[in-house]
Amino acid sequence: MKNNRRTQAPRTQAQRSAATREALLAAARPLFAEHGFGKVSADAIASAAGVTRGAMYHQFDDKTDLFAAVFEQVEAEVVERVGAAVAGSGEADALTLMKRGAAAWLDACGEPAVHRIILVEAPSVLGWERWREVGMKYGLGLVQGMLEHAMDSGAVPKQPVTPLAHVLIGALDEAALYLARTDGSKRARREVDAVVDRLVDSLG
Amino acid sequence: MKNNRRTQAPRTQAQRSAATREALLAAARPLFAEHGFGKVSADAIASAAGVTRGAMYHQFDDKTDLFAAVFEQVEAEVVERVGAAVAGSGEADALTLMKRGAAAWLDACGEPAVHRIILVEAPSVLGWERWREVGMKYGLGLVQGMLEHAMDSGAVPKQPVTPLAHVLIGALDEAALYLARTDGSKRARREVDAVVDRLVDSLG
DNA sequence: TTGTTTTTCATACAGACTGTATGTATGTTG
DNA sequence: CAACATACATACAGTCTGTATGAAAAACAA
Repeated sequence: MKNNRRTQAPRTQAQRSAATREALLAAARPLFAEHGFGKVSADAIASAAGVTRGAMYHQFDDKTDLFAAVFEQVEAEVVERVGAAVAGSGEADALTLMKRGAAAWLDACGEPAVHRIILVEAPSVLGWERWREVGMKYGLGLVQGMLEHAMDSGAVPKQPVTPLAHVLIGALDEAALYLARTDGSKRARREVDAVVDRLVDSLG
Repeated sequence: MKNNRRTQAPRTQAQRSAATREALLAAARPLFAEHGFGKVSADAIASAAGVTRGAMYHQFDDKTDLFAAVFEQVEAEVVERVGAAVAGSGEADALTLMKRGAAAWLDACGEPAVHRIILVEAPSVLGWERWREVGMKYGLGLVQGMLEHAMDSGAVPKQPVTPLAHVLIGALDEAALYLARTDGSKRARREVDAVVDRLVDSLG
């Protein structure tokens, strides 16, 4: 037997890197979500991931860079979930699709990892500009796409999409935070759904 | 002459405290607005204010407490400005008043001190909960009041005010940040105004 | 294989920052 | 003026971030 000294199976560099990156992301995510960026030390993250700060600073430029990676991961997940909810909900007119998307977004934001990281921490840690830049690739892009589709199909009158998308996103973001605060109240959820549905309808 | 040794006129304790508090607030505000809470050291603030960290930690519990004071100051100023704009704009129906309030809010957010401190930093530094708690005393309270008035006067159908107020505030906040980014573009401002006006109209 | 280079990670360290403890000066009160 | 309270400055301890240096592991070459 050639490998009796090593209990660990040999791994490729890419596997090693991927493993520690994932461990760091997985460890950082709940910590950031619960305590916020400023109150989580690099050491706490590395420890939780079972590595040292050395490994972390090798994989990421700095703490902010690690946060950015977590942020993108969460964004990608959410847009995936929302996209799936919209796509898998059968045929419907543009406005109905938007309502379903909004509801899926509110669902996703139930998780603290989502609303705290995406909506509260990220703008301050990365700066609003970079925040929206990334958001454009994900959620904001999705909304803008649906709006354009709605305008093409005539469900919504033609108008500048970007400002409208921003205002809509803002409304949805705040709605999500409001719901996160009421912590699962059925009534609050119904009320918010009603407000959001009326808002979407008003676009037509 | 009894006071020839002292060039400084004697001041009461209250005056001394008030002076250093104001100096600290005035110094901290632009620093927070430009660099964000995390990147401004207590020493930088104290130096800019012409005092030492000792004085600062005597007047405020910690850096967060100082930020909270700045935040409240800015909030109070903004609500004052928006309130004045609405009150001093002559008689009008409820929806028109709301549109004027929204426009005044967008104006106020032109200043970085306003949008950066109130909209970007505060939620992360103070936590969303405390942020909204203070906001309720100021801007959010104003909106809620206007909504209630609009419902009483029949301009808006009766419905739960709190969630609606949150959604509206969210839309206005994001609109303000969007505008802050476009940095004074007349066209962007017109487009946002149009979106916001349509949004308010859709309430009726 | 063996030697060499590159990548991954750990440890040691320097600088910065926060909050506190302690001492001093300045008002306030009896 | 004596006794005290308040306002502030300085010194210090602990924590944190980011970097520099060295070791282990993998990739590569001969």
